[in-house]
Amino acid sequence: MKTISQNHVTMTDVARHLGISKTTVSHALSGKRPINAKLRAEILSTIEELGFRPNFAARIMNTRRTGLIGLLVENLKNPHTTALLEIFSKELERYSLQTVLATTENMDRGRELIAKFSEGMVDGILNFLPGLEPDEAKQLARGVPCVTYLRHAEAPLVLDYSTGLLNALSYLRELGHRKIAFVSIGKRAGSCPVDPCLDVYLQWEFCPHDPSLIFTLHEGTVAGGLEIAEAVFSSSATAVFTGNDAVAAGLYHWAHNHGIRIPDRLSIVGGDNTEMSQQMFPPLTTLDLPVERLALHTVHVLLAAIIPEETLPEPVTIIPELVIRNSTAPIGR
Amino acid sequence: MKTISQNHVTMTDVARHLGISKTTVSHALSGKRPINAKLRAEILSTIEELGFRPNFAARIMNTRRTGLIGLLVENLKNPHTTALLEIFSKELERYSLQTVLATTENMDRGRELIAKFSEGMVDGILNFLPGLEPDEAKQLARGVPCVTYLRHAEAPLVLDYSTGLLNALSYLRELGHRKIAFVSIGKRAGSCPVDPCLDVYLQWEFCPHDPSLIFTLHEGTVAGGLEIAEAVFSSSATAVFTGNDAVAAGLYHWAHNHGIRIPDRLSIVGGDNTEMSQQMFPPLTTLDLPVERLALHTVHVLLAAIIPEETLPEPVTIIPELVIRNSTAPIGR
DNA sequence: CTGAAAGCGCTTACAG
DNA sequence: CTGAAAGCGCTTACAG
Repeated sequence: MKTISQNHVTMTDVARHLGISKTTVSHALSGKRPINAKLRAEILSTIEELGFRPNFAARIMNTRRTGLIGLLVENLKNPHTTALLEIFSKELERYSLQTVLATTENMDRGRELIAKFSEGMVDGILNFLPGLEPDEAKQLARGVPCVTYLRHAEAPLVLDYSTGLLNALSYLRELGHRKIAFVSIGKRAGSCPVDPCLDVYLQWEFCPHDPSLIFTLHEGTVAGGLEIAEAVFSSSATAVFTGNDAVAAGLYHWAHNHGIRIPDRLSIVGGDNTEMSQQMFPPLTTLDLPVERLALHTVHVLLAAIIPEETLPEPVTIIPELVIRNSTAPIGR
Repeated sequence: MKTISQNHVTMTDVARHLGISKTTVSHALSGKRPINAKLRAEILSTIEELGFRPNFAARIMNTRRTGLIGLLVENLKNPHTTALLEIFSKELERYSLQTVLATTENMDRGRELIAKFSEGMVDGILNFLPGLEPDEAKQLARGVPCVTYLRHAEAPLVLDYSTGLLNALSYLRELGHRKIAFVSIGKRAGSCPVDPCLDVYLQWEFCPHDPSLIFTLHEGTVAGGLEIAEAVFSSSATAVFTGNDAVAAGLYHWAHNHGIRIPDRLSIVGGDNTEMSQQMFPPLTTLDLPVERLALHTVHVLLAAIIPEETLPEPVTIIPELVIRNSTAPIGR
């Protein structure tokens, strides 16, 4: 009598139980060739009876498809990231694909993870690591389709933040503002990368070119906004572009604490139209980042590389739209 | 001449290249038995040279370990969920485990996903679906370790929200409040489940027992808070327990819009000490949910079932602590 | 310290 | 419509 360590029921057990071949059992399950209806029913009920479950490892060994997509992100602290993640996950689920999530702030670990993913663990890779270039990511992926967010070469997704920023600045100017401050977020905080934004500001035809109106922040967080709030409010600025909503929230917080009403002394423009921007008081004028469009385009570029029937989306340029709410007002209101 | 569709380099290729057995190559890689140092070096350099990568499918087929943990959540809209997710992911990464994320709001799909996970795709499952009971989840997992958040039987993690709530209510009473309103969140919004909280409130020895002080909400969101704000502010309440921070934010918003300063007419207590609670003005008095402790306990219960050396954590009861900030004040201040 | 060979549990040409 | 058998690329007793 054998000791049975694991009660694995295999396809062979099912076949033997019915006195048929496992070829037939396999085909009954996959539907890849016609099976006598009655036999098929018997197979299905035997599977039920014996509690057979097809083995993942054996299946992927043959099909070379795991139904898994690797997702590489720095962390989940940024609401933009989790919003993207949710949309991906939902969209991939429509294709019966699951997401393998890896978080790392270490680029070398990021490289290792791509290598690990591409040993056959996943069918495709989505790279969100800002420190890992598309070319290198692709090379590490060794033939496994790999798409880098906002920087992939196929059907490029261009986020033209600059034009959005210019629109915001023009709007402030139309309201009469001439002293428009700018918050430069050094470490790229969700929306505005490294800082091309600052260049756009500096090259704007009406740029005040006053160094005391430029505020630099390492992290685009509420705490960051609080840090510079006093300086911003005591500067000569009548309006400010904050780079993102969290920084704007920091300014709000400081203002409320000091009995300053927005936009009385300062008009404020946020940067990514996060959910919080509507909850703030007054509701924040900000640039809208269409997260869903961004996410769907990216995931479909990947899907096109994985699923033969899927077609590559059209290349697209997205200009963040200015959402005017109540944190901005004509000067001297 | 053969057409090579995939340039798969296998362990056999490496062995043949050196005229040795793949047994040795395998052991050189796994370290499971001593290899001549010089030979080992040659193997490693040949692997490098040929670009060999061990095949995931073949490995897990033998070892029956995938290094993957299945994670089942409803969605990623709740900051509590994403905070948990991030801590899990970080902790599992320490054990070289990756997370397979599945989001579904459909319980039947949730059941299917557990079944799919347990076909050998993952080494363990974390269930966060409120609609899927631990017993059923475990049964579906068929021997694959499966831990259900806040409801697992091994080393139970008890979140005693009731005591936290009582502490909050007592604190308000000490401030002199007698008319304390209560927001009951029907659909369980992140923190306060189905609504045992309402029972706690109703059974509190100083409960005002005034139906006009109980407000019911389907969703514990900012919008929900806004919905009931007018009613809350025009009730006889001098203080309110909102169930969660988002609802409190809704009340804030309405108050600001109507020129009402908090806590002048109404003291407000939130419910989960989310990041936003500190950003609000005035900073919100709330109950703290120690997300990291909750997450680590849960993940270690799972790890104990997967890794023989890991020990089960001690059972623990967590009482959310009252964090007193500036949204509460003595009555008649 | 090393190797030959069985085996993991499926899928899929090939043959009928 | 069905089956016998090869093979996916490793790991791991077993033997030396």
